[in-house]
Amino acid sequence: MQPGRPALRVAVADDAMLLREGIGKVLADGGLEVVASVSSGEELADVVEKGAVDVAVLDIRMPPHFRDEGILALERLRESGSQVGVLLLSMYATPEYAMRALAAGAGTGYLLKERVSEPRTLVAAVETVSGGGSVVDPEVVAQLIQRPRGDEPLSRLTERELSVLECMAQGNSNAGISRQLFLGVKTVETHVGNIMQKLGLKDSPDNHRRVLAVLAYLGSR
Amino acid sequence: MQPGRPALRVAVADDAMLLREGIGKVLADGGLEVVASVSSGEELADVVEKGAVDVAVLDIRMPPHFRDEGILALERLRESGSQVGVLLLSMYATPEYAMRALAAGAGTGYLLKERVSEPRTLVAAVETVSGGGSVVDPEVVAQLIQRPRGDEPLSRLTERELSVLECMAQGNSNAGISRQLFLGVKTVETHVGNIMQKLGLKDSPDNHRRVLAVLAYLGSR
DNA sequence: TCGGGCATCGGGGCAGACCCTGAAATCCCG
DNA sequence: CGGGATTTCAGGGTCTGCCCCGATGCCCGA
Repeated sequence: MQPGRPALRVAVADDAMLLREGIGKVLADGGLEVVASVSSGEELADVVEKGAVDVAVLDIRMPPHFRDEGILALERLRESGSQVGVLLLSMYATPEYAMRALAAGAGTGYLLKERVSEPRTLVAAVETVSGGGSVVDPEVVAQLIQRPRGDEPLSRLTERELSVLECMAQGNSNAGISRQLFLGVKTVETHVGNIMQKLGLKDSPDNHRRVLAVLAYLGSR
Repeated sequence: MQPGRPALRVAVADDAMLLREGIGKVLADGGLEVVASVSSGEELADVVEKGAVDVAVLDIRMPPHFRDEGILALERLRESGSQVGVLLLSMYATPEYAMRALAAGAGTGYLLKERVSEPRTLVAAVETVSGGGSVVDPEVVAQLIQRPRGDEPLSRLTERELSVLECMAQGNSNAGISRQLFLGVKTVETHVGNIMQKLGLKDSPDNHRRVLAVLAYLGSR
């Protein structure tokens, strides 16, 4: 907090009371002014509309659907022309959400709650987005870089590849899939390899790519 | 807070900074005195040992293993004869943990973080356990009552096996799981084998059992 | 005390998954 | 016609997952 500058006015939205209080305390201790502390994106939009807010700190999952209410609130703010800085806080590193947040324009941030281990991190992020800058958690950045750009990953698969993936997702082995689809095992292997590639699943000693492919399929339905 | 009574002295342990700050703030606002705010069960045990603590508020999953460190800290306190009230806070409704908490004796509570929606709830819980009473989240109580013993295939799994299965379901390889849970790869293989057996997943050339295990896990949630 | 359950881990072996390389056929579009 | 996309499949090689066998240690209840 530079001497002589008015404190940034922050509105906090998180349906979890303990987190909301913790965020509020950390910001207040860091010299910011918490002008509102609410539990839904809609309430936050009301507060911002009334003016007197410089930055909004939003949880992503909130009522009513506990899905992407924070992102929606951000998108609506931008559609209505609001220039307030927006910092999104999430429990999980979700590249899709990070992309949506960044796509909403300048003055936007996306951090993981569990990785905000120092009060200074949160305060600095709020200050950055209030000045029109962007803040993204480094782990999320790494995932964004690894992940091929584009539409829904599954949309890149051919019909045959989708059929094979569906069989995988039912717990079939390659041999089982070959019998079900009247193919050779070698053919199944080729399709599986193409699926992995198109889904952007890089080989790593830490992950089990077949399971990840299945999870991608299940997650898209 | 009754007039004339000294404020209850509370120690808070949670590795997530925002939560730790939120819990501390809510307790302080409720008239309690937060005498310590730490990030591990071990640090909390040290504080309690030095005396001057009436109630400990503990997260369940903390370093070093992010498993049941809060429960372990409670159990160790009781073994060493400590009578401090202990309130456990968890992200998940885990009946096993609630059972262990209750089994540790009087002056113990188990609440879900996300369902502590009013400051008064947390303050009252702290006051209850400090007086030797018990507090359990009603949803957890309902699960304890409803829960069929041994029906659900996943209920046959030990806590460790469930941890491993959870990691599998996130797409981790055995090597990745070994790193996450600080185990040897051989240990992970053993657990995976036990999981397959307990879930009744027979080997067959047609199916991919690891994927089936993951599907069983996802289907039960 | 003993046995069972649980957790941990090692050596060794086998099979499937994955991948590289290569090939062929069909269809569609510029 | 030529090239790209899609589909199909083979040979060969590597690595991980799975499993068998073995072992140790701790805790708890009979």
